[in-house]
Parts: sequence; structure tokens; C-alpha cells
Amino acid sequence: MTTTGKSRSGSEGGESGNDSDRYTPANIEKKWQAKWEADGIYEAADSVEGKENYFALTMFPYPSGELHMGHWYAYAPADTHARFKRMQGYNVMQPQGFDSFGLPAENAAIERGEDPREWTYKNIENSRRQFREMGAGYDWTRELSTSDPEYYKWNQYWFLKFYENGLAYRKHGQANWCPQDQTTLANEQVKDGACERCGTPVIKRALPQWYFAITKYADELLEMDQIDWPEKIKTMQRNWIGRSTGTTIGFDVSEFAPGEKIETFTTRIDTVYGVTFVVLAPEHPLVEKLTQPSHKAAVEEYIVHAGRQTEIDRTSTEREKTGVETGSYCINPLNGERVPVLVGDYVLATYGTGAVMGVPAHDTRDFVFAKKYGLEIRVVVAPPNWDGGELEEAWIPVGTQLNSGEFDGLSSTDGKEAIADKIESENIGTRTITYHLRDWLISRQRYWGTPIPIIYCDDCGTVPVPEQDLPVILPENVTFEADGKSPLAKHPDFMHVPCPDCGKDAKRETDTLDTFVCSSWYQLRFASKNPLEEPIDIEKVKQWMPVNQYMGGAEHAVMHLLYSRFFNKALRDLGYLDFDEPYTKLMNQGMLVKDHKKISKRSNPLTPDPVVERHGADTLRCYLMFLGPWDQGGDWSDSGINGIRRWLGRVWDVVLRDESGLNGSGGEKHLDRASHTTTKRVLADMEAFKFNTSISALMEFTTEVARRYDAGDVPAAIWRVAVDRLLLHVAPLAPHLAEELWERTGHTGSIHLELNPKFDESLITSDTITLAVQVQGKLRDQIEVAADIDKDAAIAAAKSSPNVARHLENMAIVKEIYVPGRLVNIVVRPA
RNA sequence: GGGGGAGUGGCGAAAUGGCAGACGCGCAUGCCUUAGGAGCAUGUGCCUUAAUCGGCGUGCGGGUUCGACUCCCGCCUUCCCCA
Repeated sequence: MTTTGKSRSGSEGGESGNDSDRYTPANIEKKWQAKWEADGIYEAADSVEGKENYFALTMFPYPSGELHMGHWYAYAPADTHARFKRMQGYNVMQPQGFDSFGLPAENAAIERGEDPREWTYKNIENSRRQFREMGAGYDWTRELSTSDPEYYKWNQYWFLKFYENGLAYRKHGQANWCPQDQTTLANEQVKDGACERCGTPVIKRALPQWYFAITKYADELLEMDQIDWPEKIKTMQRNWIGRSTGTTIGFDVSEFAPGEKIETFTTRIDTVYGVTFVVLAPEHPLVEKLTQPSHKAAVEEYIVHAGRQTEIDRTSTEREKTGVETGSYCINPLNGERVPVLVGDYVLATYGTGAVMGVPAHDTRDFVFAKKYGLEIRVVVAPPNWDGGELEEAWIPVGTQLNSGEFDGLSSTDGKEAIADKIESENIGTRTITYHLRDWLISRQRYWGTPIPIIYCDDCGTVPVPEQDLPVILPENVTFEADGKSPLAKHPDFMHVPCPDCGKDAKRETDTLDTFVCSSWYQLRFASKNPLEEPIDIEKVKQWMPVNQYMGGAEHAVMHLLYSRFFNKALRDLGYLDFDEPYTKLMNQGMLVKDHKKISKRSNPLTPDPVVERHGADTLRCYLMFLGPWDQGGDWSDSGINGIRRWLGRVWDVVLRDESGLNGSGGEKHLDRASHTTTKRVLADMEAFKFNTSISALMEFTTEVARRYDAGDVPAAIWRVAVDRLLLHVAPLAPHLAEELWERTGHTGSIHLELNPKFDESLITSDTITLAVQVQGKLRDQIEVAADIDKDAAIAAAKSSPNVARHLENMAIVKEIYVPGRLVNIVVRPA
């Protein structure tokens, strides 16, 4: 079907005249977006008679400006899945909002003098518009932005509740400090020793900071049996929490520092008889006391040098391990030996006890260290069949205890327990559980965040802001300088307040909360529609939570997802929630790349708007889902999108055909089989997020429906039912197109409120089947046989094939295999 | 160094242990046409062939099996996470 009189330019949507006959996305998408919103078809009631609630949530975006193609890749398939669940009969609630506090807004202020508030809300507006253009079926009545006072007020509320219950505390300590962003960072935000946001190497800085006591929940956070999450994410969380069981043991140094011991932690107490030195972190408090005058100069120089290194440098396995002697010795409590105490920068003060026992024979790093400094390497866990010779490298696996006093001869597995027993019974140490997980550092020396509701009074100390004074409003008119102080600290009106307890002049806390606090509980706020003077609506939360399906990128595996689980458990223990986990099911989409490279604004840009303009939102949605399995990511190429556009054009064309003249017969079985097979495939694939194969199935079905029409071998009514089925399956994928065609083919009401078609297994099976026939496992023919054929008949039929017979000549049949409905395999050997 | 993915045509990819390459891109040939970034039809893994037949083929090397992209063992490459 071609139109005439088209101009050469603007062939996509600039046509006039016969537009109604052609698929022209621009003509229909805006119309339906407006109508859906006016009709409120995606607004979820908190309960619907006869329907189960289904909370579909996708990690909300940071409004950085434009939604880029990566956002589309995350949100469009997620929206399709939520639409699919709605058509499966669930009362679906799919909200959207904005995680709108954070550094980029503030950096825009510092770099370009833009007001962070204006910048942020302008971006939110823009993102909202783009979500609408995507055709996303969000319940906008639940929208929230975390930078709104009515949201962040409740961050402050939770902070106070945590504080009252010992879950929030302030501590002077070594914090991760990003010199570029001029702020502290949580451990989770340090990647490879650098700031995860800007890549600047992170240094340690002593500061008083606020923490959430997430480590109190370390053990419970390790329990993940009841959540249906990718094993990969669970593993990452387990590794991050990093529970290890071992033994803490003290090495006496009273000879040099009266009454003192060096506490060390080891998971390999079985090797304790092999200790030939002990290493302290340069920051260890005993270094000063233990350094002998003769070694003082060398140690001090070493410590200065170490202070200039980043943690990543210090712990890199590539780098040579260095150390320096203190001149002191300590006593191994197991064998009474006197071993040297060194300072080494590969030991970090912030992990474990800040000191390690050196067992060169059984630890890789200690081995290298001992070789370098000529320290003794004493084997105490003998490798199997060890000849007593020098080791080439440290022996890490299990072995037989040796040089270990009364424990000689035990396997090191048993030795570990026996030695730990002895240490505990003699009170020289204890079994200890340690975690890699640290408490969550939540203070940020930044402006664009939630003010921490604390006041410091000279007389009363740390005083929480009274609940009725919340929210502590983030002031306007602040000055931005990258000088490591929160702009709030330079805002006198904000800072100086009377003490809530005594009324004397006092100062506010000027740090703000880590923005991950905002995203730790937003799902509860989405579930609590229109809460008035409370953080969450407990009754509504019960109706919706936990989230049925959570979707988002795997980059949040150990930050957001862990914090959110912690929040849920903490709020449960504070009496707000009655469930343990926030997200029942988790799906991680993969990364969208272009030319195998990460998409980036500067070097590898990819924006959706031109594609939407040219092909429409439906085409882009479907194309992103057709690229490949969603969880494995996709590789964008411009050329492939035409295939999807053609398919949607074919759907348009076939659905709008006039079937009134159809009155043939004979093709009904074909059409039934195709219909029910398609439904079976699509229902299973959509449920499992396999959008790519769903679309393949629908492409094939589109061809079948057109073929039956062309063949004219089905009655009109039956053909039209198949077309409706096609549209219903297309609806979650290409919502505008399906809605337009649904209306044009005489239906009333939105297609998105319809239910998915069902399938009848008995209509899928056919009377005849094609059997593959193999000889020696190689395909030799394909034969058409009755579907219910038995083994003997199938084999007989196979042998009657001339091509098969040729391969059986002069052969003796060894075995005959029949796989019902699939194939025959004849195994032979030369006769 | 540890943990986890992934490796299949020119490209994106599909395949409960059972006909490898569905579906789509691209390409080729043809049709249509007011010549165009449109539409339709047919073909398209590689080698051989006029065509069949046949042979080869899922990163590499072994193994289990009547039968392996799929399961097992050992490598290689690559991506992500953690050190």
C-alpha cells in the first residue's frame, strides 16, 4: 500500500493525506499518552476485589538531565513486564519517582553557578516528560522526589528513631575522604581505592562522622533463603559482608611496653607455631611505644612514606611488600618464642586488629615478605609427601601439623580446632567472628542532601531536633566553594539555633545524609499513597509490601540493595513493619553497549529522542527488548531497528485488513495451532523476561495471520479472533500501537485493562509430526508420520526411507532409538 | 589472586541432552513504483556440486552418551564484581 504525492524529505510523519492507512507513530503515541493519563488507567487502587496486589518497582532514576538510552533499556522492558502482569489479572502498582538529592546538582552549582534546586527540578520535569513519551504505565499519583521537604522530613524522622534506638551514632574515626569531591564516602562507595563517582584516589582522614549500625544486622543480612534473587547478587552481598571465623590471639610485648599485647586475628590458627615475625600497620597505636631509639629514624621515615600511599597501592598484590624493624620483640604464647615486631604498610589499621602474625610458610604475602627480609620460613603444615626441602611458595591447603608441639600429626583441619580449644582454655585468645562489613558512614559534607537533625549544645551536648520541629529545612541562598566544608557550615542563619533543651546558643550539625538513605525506604512511601503526618501508612504498606518484582542494574548489588535490606530489618525491629525483606524477587538487566563499548555522553553517545522521533516509542521499546536476553545486556546498532519497524508496520497492516469477504475453510487447524502455540510461548517468555523470544514468536504469528488471510481458507470471525489474540500479546510491548488498533477494530475500553489470552494444549498438538531420522547420530532424512506412532512403526517408517536405507546397506543394526515425537536414531556397525 | 557471567554465520541472536543457526539485521536476485532511507517475493553457515548426494561446523583439548552448544575434567579469550 503506497501513498502518492509524498515529498522527498520528511517521509516519516510529514506525510499528509493517507496517514490513517499507514503506521505513523507520531500520529497516535501522543494521543494515547494523554488519554491514558486523563483516564487514570494505571492508577492502582490499594485493593481490588478478586485481584491480587502486585508491586512492580524499578530502581528510580537520578534526574541528571536527559534520560539516555541506558534509562530506556532499564525502564521500557520493566514497564512491559508490569503491563504483562496486569494482563495476567493482577492489581499492578507501578510507581515512579526521582532520587533527586546528590552530587551532580551541587557540582553544577559549583561549576556553572546553577541553583541546585532549579537544576534538579528542571531535570525532573524533563525526565517525567520522557517517561511519558516512552509510554510507561506509571501511577503518577504516587510520584515522589527525595529532595522534597515532605519526603526528606521522614529521612530525618528515621534518623532520629535510629538514634533513639542506638542504630545511629557519631564517632571520631578514620573516614574515607575524596579530595576531589571534598566529602567522606561510605566503604561501599570506594571502588579500587578510588571515589566511585569521580575516580580520585581516596585518602583516610580523621573526622567525627555519623554512622548507621548496619553491622548489628550482619548475620541476618547473610540469610537470603527467602528471597528470589540472582545467585550472583546474593554471592556479592555475602562476600561484601565477609563473615569469617577465626581466632584472636595476643602476643606479649611487656618487655618493651609494660602490660601491652599485640592483638592479632587469624583464620589460620593451625599455622600459629610457624609465626616468625609480627607486622603492625603504620597507624597502629603501639608503634610508637615499641620502636626502639636505634630504629626510630627509619620507622618515622617509613611511616611518613606510607601515609602518602593510597590503600590500593598498599595492598596491591603486584607491589613489593615493604617493612621496617622496630627493634622490639614479642612472645608467641603457644611456644614461648621471641619473634621480631615490624611495621609494614600492607597491613591496614582499619581492618581486623591492625596487626598480623607473619607465617611465611603458609601465607603468600608473608612468604614474599620473609624472602625479602631474610626471615625464617618454618613449615608447620606439611604438604602431602613433603620431602622436607625448601618450599618454592607458601603452602596454603590442608596438610599435616608439624613443629607444632602436642599437635604434631593432626590434620591441619583438626589442628585448627584443637589449637583454638587450647588457646581458649588457657585464656590467651578467643575464637572470633569478623566481618568485612563496616558500619554505614552517612555524613556528607555537602549541601544538596537531607540535613542531619542534630544540634550541638555546649551544655547539653548532642541534642536531637524535636520531632515537631521537623523538617529541618535545607536553606536557600548558600555559597558553594570546594573547600571541604558543607556550605551549610557557612550559613549563619541555618547554623545558629537555640538549644532545644536549655535554650542557650547552640549549633546545628551541618553535614547532610548520604543519599542512599533516601533510596533505602522509598518503596514504602510509594506504597503509602497520600500519607499525611506520618512517614508511612502501615496498613497500606501491609497491602503492597514486600515488592513483588524489583528491577534494576547490578551495580547496586552491595550498596542500595544492602542498605535497603538493613532499613527494612531496622524498621521491623522498631515496630513499623512486619516482614523481613523489602524485595521478594529481583531481576537485574544487563548493560546496554554500543560497538561493544560502554555508552557515554562524550565518547560514545546514544540518545533515544531522535530514534523516538523517527520510528516512535513503540519501535524503540520493542527493539531494545529484541536485542537479546535482557539480563545479558545488549549491543545497540542503528541498522537492526528497521526490522522491528517493519514488523510493527506489518501488524498495523494485517490488523486493519477488511475480513468481511473471508469465508473459506480448511485453514482453521493451522490457525488454531499457531494461535495456541504462540500464546503458550509468549506467556512463558514474558513471565521470564525473555522479551526477545516473545517478539520472535509474535513475528511468526503475524506472518501466519497474514498467510491465512491471503490463502482465504478461514472464516472471517475465526480470523478476527486470531488478530485480537495477536494484539493482546503485542499490547505490553508496543502499548500505543496496540491501543490504537484495538480501538480501530471496534473494541471499547483500553486493551491494557484486558486479560491475556489463554491456550489449550490439545489444540497445539497436530495429527502428523515430522520425525528426524538419524543413522549413527547423523541426520539422514525427515519423515512425516502420525503423531501417535509407536516405536516399531516409527522405526519401520524410518527404514523405508531410501536415503536411510542407503546408509544401512552392509551394516548390522546394533541399536534402535525412538524419542517420541522427535527422532529415530539407528546405530549400526559394519556387517 | 579470588568469585561470577559469556564465547554459536558477515552482525544481534535461538535451541527440556534429541533435526544447530528459529526470529531479525545485512547481503543477493526478482517484482512494484511518480527513483526512494518505501513495500512485496525468493534465497542466504562453510566446502564440493548444474542440482541432489556428500563432507565440515557452536573458543581449544579430552571425557560421559546411541546422541553434547547443552553434562564432566583441563586450558584459552573476554566482560563484570571483589582483592
